[in-house]
Amino acid sequence: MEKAREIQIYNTLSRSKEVFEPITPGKVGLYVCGPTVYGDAHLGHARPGITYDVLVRLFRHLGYKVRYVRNITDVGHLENDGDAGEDKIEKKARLEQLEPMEIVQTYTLRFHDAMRKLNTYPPSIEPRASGHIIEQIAIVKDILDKGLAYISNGSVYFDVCEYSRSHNYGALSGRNLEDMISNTRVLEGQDDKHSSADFALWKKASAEHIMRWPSPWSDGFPGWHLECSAMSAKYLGDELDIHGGGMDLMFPHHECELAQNTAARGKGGVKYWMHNNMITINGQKMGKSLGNFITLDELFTGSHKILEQAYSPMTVRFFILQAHYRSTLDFSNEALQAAEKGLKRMLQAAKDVKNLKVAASVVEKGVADEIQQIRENIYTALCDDLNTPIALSYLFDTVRIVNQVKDGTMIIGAGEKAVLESLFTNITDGVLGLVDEQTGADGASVNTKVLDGVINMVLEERKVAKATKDWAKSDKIRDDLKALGIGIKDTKDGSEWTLE
RNA sequence: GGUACCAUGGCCGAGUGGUUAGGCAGCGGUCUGCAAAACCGUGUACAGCAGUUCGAAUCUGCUUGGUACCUCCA
Repeated sequence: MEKAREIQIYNTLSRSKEVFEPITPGKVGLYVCGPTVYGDAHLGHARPGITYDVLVRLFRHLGYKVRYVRNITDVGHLENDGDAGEDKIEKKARLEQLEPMEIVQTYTLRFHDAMRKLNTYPPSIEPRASGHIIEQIAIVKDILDKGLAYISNGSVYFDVCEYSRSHNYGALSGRNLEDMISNTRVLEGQDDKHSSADFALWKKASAEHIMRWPSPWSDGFPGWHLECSAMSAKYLGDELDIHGGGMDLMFPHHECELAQNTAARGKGGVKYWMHNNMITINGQKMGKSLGNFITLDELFTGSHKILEQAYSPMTVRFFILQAHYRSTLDFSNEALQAAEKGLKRMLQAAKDVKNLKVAASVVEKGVADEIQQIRENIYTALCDDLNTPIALSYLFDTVRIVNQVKDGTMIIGAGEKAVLESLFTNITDGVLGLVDEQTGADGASVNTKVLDGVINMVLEERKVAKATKDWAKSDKIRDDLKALGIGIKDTKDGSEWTLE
């Protein structure tokens, strides 16, 4: 475990980087908005999944105890904000003639599967909105008691205008309430609201609405924004360290959450708001509503017409980490292919570092200093608002060093080797979560012991062929192994093989 | 229309008022039976115009182009 370091985080609330100071020393409470489970996870979902995973890994590596809460939205998320807006999950259930909770279960499991493939840690707690109706009703009551909400035709709405008298609605998203009201598009069936800026805390269910719960106001269901206020408070307390999510959730979702927290508890409840940027495709946001998304499954199998090939989960992870989380990242086959090759080189070095030969005698001072400096640069980059692209660029410096030592053009001692090894173990694998998928967390069951023995036998045959300059035989062995997905590289010290 | 943000070499993508980001591709070389890999060398990039400055791709203004949010979205 690395010693504690100062970590800077860009806080959307202040629009600047701030030094992270935990509310409770040594502990981090992190809440991240999870998916609404009415469809397959797409490349866009991988961004927050991986970004906050790296954040969690970094905090843990630096000695913090992290409670990572990421919810599953399984109720309350409507197609639009009008009274006639249909619940996304109910709609999907109707289309597929299934129970809403069958939809929820199906896509929750598929989401888990995709996140596992991307080598993300599961959250410490993964609460569902439908399991926290009581908590949500309690918050509605609280806000009503404070006079910051009103009941209208069985539904309860947050009174944004009243709230704005004493608080700044728009503090997080940087919006101005008057602009919002005058510029809001007119939606159908908003007659129950006093103002277009108001948002639902509780909605009365129409006769055909399946997902409904009793409440003091009507049989109905909670508003979308309410679940995060309820679940973050329940599991992380009235005040939590970090709340993360996609930039597209900043408004209205997080703005409303902030307003709800403030109205109910008298404080915003979140110290640092983090927002990851979007992944774009041809310069445009990738999203369900735009229909231009690629699901993670399609990406992993190559089954989408714009994909030139399949891309492994690790390639996707590396691709995402090569850009800063607050920048947009544009998808292209070329960029993914570049990522695939870069990752391969890095992971090969991660393997090779373990077998480097070290010099017993004194090593040039410069080399040791250089390695120490690279190490320092990597930590500095990661602690500077999670600058993974910079960390990766320094990691590639270590890759070059490993290869030079392997080639014999550089000499290091045992101390230097230990530092290099620790960087690959703790940073490449530990914090960035980049692992060789054959042996990695994915658990692909390759019986390496048996395979190793068999291939070495074959390679011994080839060695004999090479020694007698029987190139035809030696090349045939190499070609046949390649056809089986085993690559051969000849080096000075013999042949190496890898599973491709 | 309102509010933000962005524009970097063939592609992706960092970054800073003056010194090499990095990855991928390309080119030249080393190594090698060949191949692969690796290593070495190699790019005078920062949308345009004007200004501030000893010096700007980095600051300011304008112009152009693009994106996001204001409906649901990671």
